[in-house]
Amino acid sequence: MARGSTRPTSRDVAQAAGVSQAAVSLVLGDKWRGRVSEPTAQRVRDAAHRLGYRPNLAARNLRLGRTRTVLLVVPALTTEFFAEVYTGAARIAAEHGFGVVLYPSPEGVGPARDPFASARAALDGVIASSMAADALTAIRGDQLPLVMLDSDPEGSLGAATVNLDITDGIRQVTEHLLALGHRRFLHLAADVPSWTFDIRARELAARLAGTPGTTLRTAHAPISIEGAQAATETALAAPGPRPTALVCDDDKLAAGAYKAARRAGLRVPDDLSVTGLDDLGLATAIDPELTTVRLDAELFGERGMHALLAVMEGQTPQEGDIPVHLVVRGSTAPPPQD
Amino acid sequence: MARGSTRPTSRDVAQAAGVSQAAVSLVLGDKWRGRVSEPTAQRVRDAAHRLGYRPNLAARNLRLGRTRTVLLVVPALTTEFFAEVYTGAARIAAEHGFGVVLYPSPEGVGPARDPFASARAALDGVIASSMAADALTAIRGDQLPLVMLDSDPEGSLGAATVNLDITDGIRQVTEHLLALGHRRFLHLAADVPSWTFDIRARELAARLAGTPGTTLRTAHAPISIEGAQAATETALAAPGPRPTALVCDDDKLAAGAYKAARRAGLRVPDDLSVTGLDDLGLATAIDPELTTVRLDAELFGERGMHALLAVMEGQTPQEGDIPVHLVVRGSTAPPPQD
DNA sequence: CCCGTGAAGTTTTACGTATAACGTGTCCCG
DNA sequence: CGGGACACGTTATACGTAAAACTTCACGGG
Repeated sequence: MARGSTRPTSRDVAQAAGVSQAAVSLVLGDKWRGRVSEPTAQRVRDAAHRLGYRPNLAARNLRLGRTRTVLLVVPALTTEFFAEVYTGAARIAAEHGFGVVLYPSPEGVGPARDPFASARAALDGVIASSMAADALTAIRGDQLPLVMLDSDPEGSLGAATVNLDITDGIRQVTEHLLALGHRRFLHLAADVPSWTFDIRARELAARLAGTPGTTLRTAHAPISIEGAQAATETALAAPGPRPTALVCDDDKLAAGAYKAARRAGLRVPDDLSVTGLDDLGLATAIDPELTTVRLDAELFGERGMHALLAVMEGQTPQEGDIPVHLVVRGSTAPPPQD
Repeated sequence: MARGSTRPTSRDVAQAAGVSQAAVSLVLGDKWRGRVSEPTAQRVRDAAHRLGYRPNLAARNLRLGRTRTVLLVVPALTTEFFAEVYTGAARIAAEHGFGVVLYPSPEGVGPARDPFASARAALDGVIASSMAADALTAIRGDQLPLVMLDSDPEGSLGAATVNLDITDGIRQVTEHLLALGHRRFLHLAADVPSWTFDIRARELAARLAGTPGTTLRTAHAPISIEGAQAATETALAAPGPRPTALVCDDDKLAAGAYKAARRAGLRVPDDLSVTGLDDLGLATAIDPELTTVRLDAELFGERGMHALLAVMEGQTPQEGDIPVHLVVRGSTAPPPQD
């Protein structure tokens, strides 16, 4: 307890153990194979424990020139999806002695010019969702190792990418609905400028274009229950034959669509089949339970972290999209007979 | 661009501007009132900008002995509630030049003994939810300024607390249901050892004990839709007169209860009134929309951060619980006539 | 007997920053 | 005309750690 209230330093430990500060560093850093005798090492460990010594991270980071800390930039935490991504990334990071700091949606937090003013920790690398791509330029300027999640492989300027196989997910949804007999589709699209949403529209359109006798209309909505409800209501009120299958970009949109359908006097799935994408907890909370595409968010985070570790080592990360799979529940059924 | 690939330091900037490193520090630190001439200051700023200089946080933290970074410990991010708490805390923090680092649920992340191994950043203070109280002892050992969220004012060992007025929330729920005519209550309690859940049970029991002719039963469930569904199903299948009002500790529990009611052939709210607590997005996604208690999570985070700032200044934080209010939606109605 | 070798440490240095302490020159006032 | 006072800087130092470079001693082989 050297003096006063300041935390003990390695020098205090050294003094208490009767050795030099260097010896403390060696012992506690586990670098003492043939440098320090076992009894002395034990004395050091005892003293450190007795004083409640905790190394000063700032000093260590300064000395080592790295922080073993990585930033995860996500669009927002209003969905559990990115919470799971975090969990997966943090697990892998911890296995490699790294920590993960979360940087959620910049809306209203910190000065817009420098989104990292609030992420004060110095960083060794960044994992960023493409849905928060506006922060990307600032990161590139820092020359930090970067991995993008769900980003256009062409457009990410050489940064490594880890993607979910959303294209295949939409294909599975479409096949499922076509097999049930649906022909008139409505796509409820997220009103968010992001590659990961663009490919949904692209794949759905491509698949239906290859199937004669099908029609596809599109409605756009912000990712919120109210927004989705409003957009679906106007889309369903449009003239012409009513769609029988509603493909939503996201589970939350589907939840809003349920409400619109109910208000329009339509029953899910008898009058209208609805599909989502994500498989959040929400999917089984609503009635009927939602047919959706399960994304393994935790694995997504793990793969993202693995990729970043590879980039930081100067290696090339593993290739290949993460598979997804359709979960059929009660919100899809054959279309009503006209 | 001193040499190679290392980031420019303040010394590089000094050299480029033709001044000493100290001058750079003064100018960039805005401490140069009468110490450096305006033209020189401008030269320094230009050089810094030209080289893309960014101060080394580790060195600054070491020098200043503080990090302007605060930790927010939350039980998990599987609910948007704590995401909003974060948003509020981060806003206030940013206004005071602080950053907030999130530390979600330790489940499976990092060694259990030291929950902060993965929060590598050095910290100036901690805001912790009582739902993650197991981490509390480790924090106290570090002598860090600490603010507890929703914690027993008696039992938090002198740490400052910021609480939502849950007691009043439960009172409002109970009054509402009593006014509708309900007499047989079932309490679906979260199976989580935390003061914030204890007081729900306490207040509900106290209020009903003061009202003759009422009965109260209790079921416990983990906070998940499946868990709540299972617990509610067994509780509803119990012998004796069926409860007409189901008070849930949490919106997610209510969503599970909906499913149990439906499976038991009961309609909400005609046969069974259900209430929640939180007012998450989930509350309006389910049908009928949930009568619940709205908690202002963002304000909660703001107040938590304000309290922590006060504690760090050695002051006493503002007293007083945060008000909450009942939101009446479609899940409550008068009890069925026997 | 002498030198090499290995164990068991210690001394020293550097990381990049903020700031206290210390020069300069110039001007103004008594 | 001498010496503060002020403007404009610079030099030096400390923060706590990790690790390279150095010291000391004992021992064993040729």
